[in-house]
Amino acid sequence: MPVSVSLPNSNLKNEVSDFKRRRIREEASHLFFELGYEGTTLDAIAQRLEVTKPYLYTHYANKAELLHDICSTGIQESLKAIDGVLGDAGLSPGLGLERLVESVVGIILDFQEFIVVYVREEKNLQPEQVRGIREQRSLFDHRLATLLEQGNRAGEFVVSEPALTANTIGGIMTWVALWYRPEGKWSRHQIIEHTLRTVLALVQTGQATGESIGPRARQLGMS
Amino acid sequence: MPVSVSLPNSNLKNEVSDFKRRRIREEASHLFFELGYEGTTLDAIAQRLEVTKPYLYTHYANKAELLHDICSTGIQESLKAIDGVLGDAGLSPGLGLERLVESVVGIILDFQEFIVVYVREEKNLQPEQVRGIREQRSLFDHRLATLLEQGNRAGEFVVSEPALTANTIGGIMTWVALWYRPEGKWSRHQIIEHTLRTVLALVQTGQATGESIGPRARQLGMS
DNA sequence: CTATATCTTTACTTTGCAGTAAGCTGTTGC
DNA sequence: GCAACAGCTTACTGCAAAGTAAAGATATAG
Repeated sequence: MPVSVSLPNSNLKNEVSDFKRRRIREEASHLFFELGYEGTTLDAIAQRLEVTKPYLYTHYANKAELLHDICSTGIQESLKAIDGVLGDAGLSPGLGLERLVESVVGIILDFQEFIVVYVREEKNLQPEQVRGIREQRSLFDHRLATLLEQGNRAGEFVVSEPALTANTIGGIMTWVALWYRPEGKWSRHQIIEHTLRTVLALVQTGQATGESIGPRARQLGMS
Repeated sequence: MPVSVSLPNSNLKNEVSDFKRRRIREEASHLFFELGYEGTTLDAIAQRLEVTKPYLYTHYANKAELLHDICSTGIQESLKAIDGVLGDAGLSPGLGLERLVESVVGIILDFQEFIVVYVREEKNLQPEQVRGIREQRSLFDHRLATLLEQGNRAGEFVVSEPALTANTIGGIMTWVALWYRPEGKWSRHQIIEHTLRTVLALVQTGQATGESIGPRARQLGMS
């Protein structure tokens, strides 16, 4: 059962294999999102891809591993987003937070189904898989808390409990995934702007970084 | 199969029956919370109550009805809490919002397991059950939005999108259920206070209702 | 044109659990 | 002291779906 060779990767065969896994993951995530994990049979996933169930088993050891791959994808993308912003050293905490929210909420909308499946189906993961993902999440919260502390010291934010507030901000962003509907009343852009304003209100930086919130507030144009 | 007599209720037999249902609901909710809906067998629930599976069927038609009862209990309690506050006509929007957050977050902590089970297991309900519960939730959001509009008109709040903000506030409060641990770092009181401050920041009423936030801020005493 | 390796399917086994039929036990009325 | 019923259990059925063994198809090499 050669899941992956010891060589790093990226010969054509591995790329094809990765692509197949990605497609399986996408369709599975979509069905898990619509019907729930237990409500989705492997036969149903296979059918959507026009293959058969044993085919899936050549790419994933079992149903739980498939779920794990979906769950960790959502978190990994969010972490990538936060790292992309925090890696940019020339950014003030205020601007950093703005960029962070915009970028993370964007990811959350893009990977909505992955995120929702994770929130709902964590109980169907094996304990050690849960631990791994939880670590990534707390990494996220911790980095965000650090940013809030930096903002405090720079006099840009007023946050009395950075850890708790970071958690809340993470919650506000995650919450979006739980109700957003692409065909619904609110556009992607409106949601990102609304979340941004909400978060900035929390850190008490209404006018602090006025340069960037000013023009944006005008273009909000909500009914 | 006489589930309930046409008479309203409250003769001893109905009270006993209600009590049994409540106990079943509690234990089931606890197991669903720990192991997930599909991860919990009816035999396991029965075992915790030291009865047998067919016994459960004399009180609930099937597993899904049991889940439905759990899910709607969480929402109903939250609605009761919001109605209790909004029914009090002599309250300004600012004070009303404070009371509302305190009371709803309290309920959410009390009924944490019910709330979490609902968020996670909605997919295991029948479509019409989902509709009923969704209606209750939107009732909640709608009442909160109305309160925000009243606050706007009274000059106590500055909320540009009441519907969206009400949704966010609901999310912030619900989020608490998803991470709170009774044995954890944060006390019930700290969480309620933190949530309250967060929500007040969102409606821009930092000093507006100073009379009530002032003393409380002092007693926060977080490390 | 045959041999070997890779990819995919057909057809099957297994099991865990929701749901049920029928019977046992104690209590109340007559 | 016996009929009738409520309350609960023992012992079963049925099935859906995860997982697998083994064979078929397709490609690559010699």
